[in-house]
Amino acid sequence: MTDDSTNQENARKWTIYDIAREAGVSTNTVSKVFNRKSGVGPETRKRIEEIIQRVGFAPHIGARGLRAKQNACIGVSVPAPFDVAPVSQSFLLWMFALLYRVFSVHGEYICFDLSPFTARGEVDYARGIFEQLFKACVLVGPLALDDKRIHQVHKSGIPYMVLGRLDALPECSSAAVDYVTGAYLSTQYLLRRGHTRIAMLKAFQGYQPGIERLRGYGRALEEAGLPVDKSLIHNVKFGAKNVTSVVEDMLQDRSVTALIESSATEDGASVREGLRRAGRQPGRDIEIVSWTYKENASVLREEAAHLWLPVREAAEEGIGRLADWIYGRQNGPIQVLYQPVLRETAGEEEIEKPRRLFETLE
Amino acid sequence: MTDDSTNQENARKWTIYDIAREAGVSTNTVSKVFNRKSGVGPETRKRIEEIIQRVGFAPHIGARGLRAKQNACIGVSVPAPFDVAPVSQSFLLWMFALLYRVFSVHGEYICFDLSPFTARGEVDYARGIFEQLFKACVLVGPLALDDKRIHQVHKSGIPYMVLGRLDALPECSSAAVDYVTGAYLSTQYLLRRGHTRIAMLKAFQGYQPGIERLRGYGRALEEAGLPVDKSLIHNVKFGAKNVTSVVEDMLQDRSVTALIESSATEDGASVREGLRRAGRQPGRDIEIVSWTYKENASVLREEAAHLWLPVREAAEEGIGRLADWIYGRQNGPIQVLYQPVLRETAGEEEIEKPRRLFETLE
DNA sequence: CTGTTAGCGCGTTCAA
DNA sequence: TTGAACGCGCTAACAG
Repeated sequence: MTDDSTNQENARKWTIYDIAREAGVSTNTVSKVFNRKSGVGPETRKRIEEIIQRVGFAPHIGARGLRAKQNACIGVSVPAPFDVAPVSQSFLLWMFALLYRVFSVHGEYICFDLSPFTARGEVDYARGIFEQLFKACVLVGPLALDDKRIHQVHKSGIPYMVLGRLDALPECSSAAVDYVTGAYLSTQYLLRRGHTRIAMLKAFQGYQPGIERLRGYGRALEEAGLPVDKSLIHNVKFGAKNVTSVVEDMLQDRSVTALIESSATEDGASVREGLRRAGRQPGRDIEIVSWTYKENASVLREEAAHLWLPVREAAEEGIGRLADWIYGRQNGPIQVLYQPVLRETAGEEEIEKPRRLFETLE
Repeated sequence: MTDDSTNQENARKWTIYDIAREAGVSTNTVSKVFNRKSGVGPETRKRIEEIIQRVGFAPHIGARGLRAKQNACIGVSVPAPFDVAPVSQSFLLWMFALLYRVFSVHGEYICFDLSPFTARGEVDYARGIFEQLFKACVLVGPLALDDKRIHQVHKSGIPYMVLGRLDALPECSSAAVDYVTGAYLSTQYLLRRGHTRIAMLKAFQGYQPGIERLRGYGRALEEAGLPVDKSLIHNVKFGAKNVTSVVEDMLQDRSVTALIESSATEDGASVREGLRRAGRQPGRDIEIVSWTYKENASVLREEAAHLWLPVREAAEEGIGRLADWIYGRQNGPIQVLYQPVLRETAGEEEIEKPRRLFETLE
């Protein structure tokens, strides 16, 4: 819908057929000239190039893709609803800058799929692939344990990369951090310091990173000959502001002397408030290991140690490999797995309270 | 290029023809079912819907667009090279959040054109329109004074919006701030305070916002019966870190007693350093009006006044109007023009040093 | 070196 | 209610 001033003198879209008629040649020849292919005489080529230039011809990208079986864009899609996906503003921006660095030299279109998630996380995050708009796709964030769509993405043959693994599809193209080892290291550290009742604050209920945490936690306890007490494990969601109350609740049990803060909210202030409300004092009656995406940074000054999850680093390598896959320099699928690093906290700066992916959603 | 494991069992892409054969009907019928059109018997419809569901059919977006003349994405493109376009990280992120808010309910694809600019700013920022990938387009940032492409964009008839005006195309669809008035108000303010030798630090050489600054500046001087001394006007680029040295240079002339800092770099620290090197002391031998995109914030504590450019506010209204245009609730083109506001500085917080659009480019 | 022809997958027209 | 045929704009195979 346009008003008269724009409607009446709409520029006619030139097609390859128009150019051919103008130049007195066939469409085939025009196509060859435009795509810089051989088999056209120099003066014919020049004449056609001039017309293309003059009328500002640009081929219809849909028709071109239809015929040549090449899709138009590099896709970016988020497989999880926002309340489970901890995609921070800074991460998103960082990712965009990375995509820019890698793909702008190729003149790519970077296409974000804004297909809206319902409360049940039901929207198809992969439609850009199956509608054949995406020539490749980055899936930002974790997959649900019962995700089925990813199997089809995998079989589609287009280059893709998930920032996260999936048990149900071990050959999945991914760049991730090993959360099993992360939970294992965190638990083992606290066991060695004499704790036997170790609570865990975790996120990603129903998603792969959640199950990985449980697995590593269980493995360390098993090695120490201790049972897993499910009442020690508590979940938080990213949307709900309940870190404080969950921490308060879980520490009512005075037998609990240690806490693994693996919610990845990086929300030190809320944890601190929960500790205060529970009447706990870190270093005296509680020891904490907290998880962070930032190297050499603590979530909480009072923590005993922190675990660094090199998600950015894994993603960076993954994007590079994805580009290699797209441009035929290397085969897929991608298998990048970075190991987390546990480090005792000693004067590192605290992370500022992170902000959600889209402020406006709250 | 894929390795064997993915190659061998690539899922066959189902076409509307495959579905038709499977259901024992014609493609026409399948098309009607998929697009929820009438003229199909209920049991036929149901049978086809089940097949579509089972095989996960998704239509080829290119073929669909080709036939139905509907393009796939909302495009975002930056018409100016990065050294002249002051698109900050935070602005980009803010813009993305806004696009999310407006377009996610419609399930749109948001497509950024990463076509790389040469040093001469030569790449076509509008290719997504003419390749018929974009159904609408947001052009982020100013246009060059001699821009020709925008005329074709305008005539193409697709909804578009530029964050900036253009003299050469007054009917251009735009959401902008009136820099002429901004420069006029700034100059008039300093004239009233008794200054006659007013220097101007500006950006956007060769771009519309640059010429608007000169026009407003000249108009105020003319009204005061003063001549324009071109030696008082200095340009900076965003890429080069030369704010400091330009400020130092321009204030060597001791007859200059006032400065309009309209570079829009919001780089208070560099200005301060330039003042120091020139041996100037704000409030004693120099008075400054600085321009900012943030309301109620100063670029420099020592400035006499600041001019707020409500670019975000204009853009927000513009995006809303663009959506109205796209979805037929309103006609285009868009004409949004916000007025800047001059305010004497009194204890506002200073803006932190902003960061460039893409850190990695420097 | 150049033209003819076919067909990519879809939606639409027209006929049955 | 359904199907056959056509064409959107382009590229590729083949023929001259």
